[in-house]
Amino acid sequence: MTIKLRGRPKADPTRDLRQELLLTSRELLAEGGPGALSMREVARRAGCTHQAPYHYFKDREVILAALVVEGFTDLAERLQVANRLAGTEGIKATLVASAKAYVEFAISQPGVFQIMFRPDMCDATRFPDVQQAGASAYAELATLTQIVFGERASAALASILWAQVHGLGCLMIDGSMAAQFPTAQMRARHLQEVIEQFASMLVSTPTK
Amino acid sequence: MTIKLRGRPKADPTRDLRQELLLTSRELLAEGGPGALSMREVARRAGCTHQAPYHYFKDREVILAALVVEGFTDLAERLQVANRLAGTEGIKATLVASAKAYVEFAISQPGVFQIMFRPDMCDATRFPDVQQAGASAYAELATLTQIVFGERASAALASILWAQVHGLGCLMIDGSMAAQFPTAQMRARHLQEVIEQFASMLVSTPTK
DNA sequence: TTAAAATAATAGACGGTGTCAAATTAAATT
DNA sequence: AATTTAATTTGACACCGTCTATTATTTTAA
Repeated sequence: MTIKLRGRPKADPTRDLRQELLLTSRELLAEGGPGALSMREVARRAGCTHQAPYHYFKDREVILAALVVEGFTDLAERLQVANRLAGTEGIKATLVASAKAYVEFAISQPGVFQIMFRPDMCDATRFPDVQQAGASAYAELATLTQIVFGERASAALASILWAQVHGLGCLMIDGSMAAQFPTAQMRARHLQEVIEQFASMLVSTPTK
Repeated sequence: MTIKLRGRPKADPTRDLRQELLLTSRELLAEGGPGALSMREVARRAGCTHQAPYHYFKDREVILAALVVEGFTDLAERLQVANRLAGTEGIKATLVASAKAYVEFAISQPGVFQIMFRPDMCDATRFPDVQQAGASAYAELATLTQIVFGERASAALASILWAQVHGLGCLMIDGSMAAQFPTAQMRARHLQEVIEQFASMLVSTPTK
């Protein structure tokens, strides 16, 4: 058995503990949700002592914040890809694609999605990069609002879009839909129907 | 200083520890959210030892479940009141009232709202009463769907309604709206606008 | 070149948490 | 009156986040 060394270890360029910590954090979050991501378990899996992570992350919140930034960045990219359809496809198809992108992000990374919108993360002074990543994701929603409503676009309409996809995302991952739609396949089918119908309603909305 | 007694205390019909525990649990949840509701703090505030609560609640989850049942019951009542407007008022007014009821419930009891939709609570075998209370709240949403869409009502349309109000509730309490709308007043104003516009869109939706 | 400073870790401790097991005493049942 | 049940207290255990101190390597500077 190898004896644990003390003090600063000899340089090993093949190992980047910081990245490893983030990696195992992502894994824990994906496996067991936010509650399963503990500093000590992260350290254990990364093969360091329980205190080593504190060298790279001031506290648990800072690790979460890093994952949240990744999450918002991923989400923003997905939305941007969907919004680009506006060039070739119609308005409704673009709306459907964006809505699906948002909800499917939540489904594919429920753990991340759950921590992205926690009040602590909204603290702009402590986590400015979270704020910025969140803003870039929101910007895509604002763009979508423009695409769908054109000159009639407004803050209220943007919120309607956001609330719809956000609500769907939450309900799909928290088990609320499992009562009516037990299997993932049934939920996916229902989701498609909901989004299509929602998109139909929005694009057929009268010019006030 | 009064000496702490051991063993079963003399009967005191003026004190109902179980209710006191639930009361302080509600308080903690309201004051600091789910994270602030710890078994030991509940016990401390209720003036008993850290183990006494376990006599009434098998574990922390069971206390949360009790609060969740209260929450769904409250929500169902509010929705029922709103839905009753369908007798005297128009469809749109009823929809607006129900949507506001849902979101305002979330705003008035954010701590409860946050635990109501947690995956653990959806475990029907462990918490059948939670499931039932949740179902009675959902039934009001189904009723609302009938009111709004009549024969065109469907699972998809019900989900659109639910996702919209649920998404709004989440975004209003998690701080996401605080960036655009810093004060509670501004958020309330925005909420009104969003709901009215959403209701307008739904009722003006063509008969397919 | 070498001494000082910064870096990257380990080790140990503290107070907090949920919860299991056991002891203790009052009340209810037999 | 004896026994069982109910309502507590006490103590322990294993986690958790995080503070402080220590150690060894690497980098920087004189």
